[in-house]
Amino acid sequence: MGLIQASRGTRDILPDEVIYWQRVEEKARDLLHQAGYRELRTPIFEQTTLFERGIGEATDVVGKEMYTFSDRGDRSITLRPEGTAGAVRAYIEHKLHAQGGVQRLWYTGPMFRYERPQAGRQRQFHQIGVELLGSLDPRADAEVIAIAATLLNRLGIDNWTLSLNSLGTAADRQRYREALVSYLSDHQQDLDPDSQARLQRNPLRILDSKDPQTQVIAQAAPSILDYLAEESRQHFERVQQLLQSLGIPYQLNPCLVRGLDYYTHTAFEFLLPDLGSQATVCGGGRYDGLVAELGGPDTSAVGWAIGLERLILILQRGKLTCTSALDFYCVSRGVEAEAQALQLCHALRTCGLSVEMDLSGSAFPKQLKRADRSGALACLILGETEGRDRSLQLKWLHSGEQQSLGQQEFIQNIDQVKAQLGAARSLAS
RNA sequence: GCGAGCGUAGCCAAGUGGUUAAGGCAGUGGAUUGUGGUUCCACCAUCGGGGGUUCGAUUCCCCUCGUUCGCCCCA
Repeated sequence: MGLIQASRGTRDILPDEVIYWQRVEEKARDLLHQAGYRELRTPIFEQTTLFERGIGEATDVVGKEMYTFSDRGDRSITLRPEGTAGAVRAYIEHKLHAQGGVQRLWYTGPMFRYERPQAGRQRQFHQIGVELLGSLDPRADAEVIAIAATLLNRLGIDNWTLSLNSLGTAADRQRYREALVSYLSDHQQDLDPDSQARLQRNPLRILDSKDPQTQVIAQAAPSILDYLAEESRQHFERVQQLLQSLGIPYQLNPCLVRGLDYYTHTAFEFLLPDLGSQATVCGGGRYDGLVAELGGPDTSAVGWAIGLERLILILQRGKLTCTSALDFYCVSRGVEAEAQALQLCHALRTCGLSVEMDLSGSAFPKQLKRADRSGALACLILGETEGRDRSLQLKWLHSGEQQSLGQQEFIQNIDQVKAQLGAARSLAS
């Protein structure tokens, strides 16, 4: 194509789809507000070192997926691949911890990872995330998980599954890692090539390999849950009890490993069927070391991020229809009437009503047809006669009933009209 | 980054190495120069882009771009 297209892995979200995005954003905003979370907006790019230190140099995200470039001042800049590092940076930079107690934050916006695009995976993708900073309490883990579950439910998605694991502390993981490497080394020749390569570099990742034979070996591997120190074990037990008390079903998955280094203790994923390889719609966990790692005070935290593209893919399959009908569609013909129509539309908007004005100047049958297709509840008709005596025809598009009114009278009795609109709207839905 | 499939109008979609590339939906104009949702008529594509093979390619080959599926990884 000679035409310029959107870059690979990016896409336009057109008005028909934006309805779904707005629905999700609205539900999320309401719910997070109810739970005491406050929105945080951080820059879309950050210094590269933030992600290198925060996410971990050895991770795939940092190693091969970042959009990194030098700006004109020779600073190394990276388009954020996830939201937590920036949120924590802001938390530290603005000393939000000094406000005492717990900070509940949420964010939404685009993230960037240089990957091979697939359905549900873009290079520019969007997340909504929450971060609960300043609490080690297992109730914090349960709270954020419950919020994610509630959000999915409120969006009409109830076929999710929650996969849960504990990664313990760094010390727990170190002990486990040694045991795991020892076990896997005995089966080295039976592992798939990818997993063999990861044996020293990132053995935990071998656990969630999709290779059938490797999976068999992984099933029989020692479980991290048996390597948790007493405190870690108690924390995880408590989280599970709390989830049960909230009636949130989950499945323990000792093979669940998250791809970012900062996770500790609780790790979880919400999975949706029918998303193919991109089944994870929400991932998160506890990250007790990250704030200190980035130079802040020792602070416990837990959070998650939802992938909006994946979520909306499912919502669209469910054929949820969101309609926001216009109140009026205004058609007019003739110089006088056309000018008056413009004024009338303006006045109606001032009254809080929604109006779309036909600009075509074409014959009334055409304009009426467009009025019908616009989905408006009523049509305002101003022809040459109405232009002369400053009147209008108010036509209800469902019933076809039509009345003649003075323009002044119409605006002055707008409350009556609003009541009629309300009635028409409930009839239409 | 690796492997495989696909790419005909805004959308869905038939089709062929050879004079005018089906059809449907949507859109635009008209039948209907002051009244919509029905109906009828008309219009609406050089077959993703570039190169090659050929007398001739939308059809065959190569490259490229995009997309889909799997791997990797993740939301």
